[in-house]
Amino acid sequence: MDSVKPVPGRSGRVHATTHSHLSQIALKLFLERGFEQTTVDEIAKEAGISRRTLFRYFQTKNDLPWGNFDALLEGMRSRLAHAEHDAPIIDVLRSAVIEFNHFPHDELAMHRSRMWLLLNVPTLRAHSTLRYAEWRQVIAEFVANRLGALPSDLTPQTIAGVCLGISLAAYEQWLGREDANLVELFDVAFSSAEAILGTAEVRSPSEFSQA
Amino acid sequence: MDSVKPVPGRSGRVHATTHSHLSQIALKLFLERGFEQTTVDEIAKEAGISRRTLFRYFQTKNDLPWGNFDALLEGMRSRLAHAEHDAPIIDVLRSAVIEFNHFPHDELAMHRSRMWLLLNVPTLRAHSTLRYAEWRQVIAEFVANRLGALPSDLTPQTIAGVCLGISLAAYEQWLGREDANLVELFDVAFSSAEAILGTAEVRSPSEFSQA
DNA sequence: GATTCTAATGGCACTCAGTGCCAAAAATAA
DNA sequence: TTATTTTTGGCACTGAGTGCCATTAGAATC
Repeated sequence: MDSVKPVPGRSGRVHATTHSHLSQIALKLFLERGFEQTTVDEIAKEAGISRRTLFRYFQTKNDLPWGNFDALLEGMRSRLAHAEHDAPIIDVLRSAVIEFNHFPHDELAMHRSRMWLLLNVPTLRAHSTLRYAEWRQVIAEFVANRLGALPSDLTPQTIAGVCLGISLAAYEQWLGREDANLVELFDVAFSSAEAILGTAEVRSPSEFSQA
Repeated sequence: MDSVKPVPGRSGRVHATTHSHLSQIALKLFLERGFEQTTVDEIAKEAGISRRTLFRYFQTKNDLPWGNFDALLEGMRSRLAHAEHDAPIIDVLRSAVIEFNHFPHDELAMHRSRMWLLLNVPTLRAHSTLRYAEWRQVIAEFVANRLGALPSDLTPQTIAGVCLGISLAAYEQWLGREDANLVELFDVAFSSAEAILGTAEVRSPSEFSQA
């Protein structure tokens, strides 16, 4: 459990809990009982705070299972900013996205549970679209910068959407297969997209079918 | 207004209204007052039915602005099914997606309003993810069929996600520019994706920047 | 150490979406 | 007319999310 300490040099009452703590509790209950079957009251009670306070930490019930997404996002942004300037756009994106989704072994099980919820609970799956907006924006800014365009222009937005589509497909596959390796799936997903979109050449079906 | 007639040879009370009628009323109110500011009670009252009955026609408030999406979807499915067997996958998808989003002039203004809501109201934007699942499935089935794979396999799912990303980017651009042509934007969006994903060759930035 | 200031907590009442249940209404069939 | 079928509508209920405000607890000041 996180011990909540007063912040030195800061007035006022000390926070009763942390985002991370609440998120963990919520995740646990959602996995045990199901998302819809768990009420916000139950989560608040389990965390020892009032329901009203919980809604000051998280805007909606849907936001609870999302851990520290913003920190990961910042990592991807700086990685893209420091990429080799002459490497092809798609290669930079591919490695940045893969890195973004690379987790140490001890976090992987938790990450898998979290992603299972986010992709399989309809409410959460829908809500995730809004969270991914920032992620897409990071990609769009990078592409725009490379092309001398605005992040809001068609091409940067298109590429951002394409990367998101590729990523979600890889995640779905990962969640459906016990033995799968997430990074490899990302790699294959990018390759499929490149192969199909790449040329008008006809390729042999076997080249694309799954292992 | 739709006149609701009894169906010959069918017992029971006649339907008080239609999906289409309710959808139109909801769309009108959402555009006038805003989505969040319009309650389901107000829509029901305007349609002359009870709130309880409205929820028998539409599962959620979010579903109201969606018109007849399923019919369009069926059109795309059959178009894909009858495509030339030797045309490259991406070319078939490109023209099917463009055709799916081609509307006659007299429907275009209404379609634009609807899409504006669906993409700009956060709740609706989130919910749309669930509606697009069927759309993605149609694409995935076609790709799977071509590649001799299953629709649930990684490559079909990836391509479906990529097409969705491209389409949404085109729509956002369309909604942001008064003068834009939707079909042209789709065309450009597909081309951007193909160009960036296509090769590792370095291309000149001007080739991608917006007009 | 008592007082003041500051920021977070928690309780309460309220709105609104969505659901289960059942009686009433309106059509057809006998 | 009566029986059957199907939809409607009313009512009560749950649960998410919000506005308001008094209370609490730590820090700063005197």
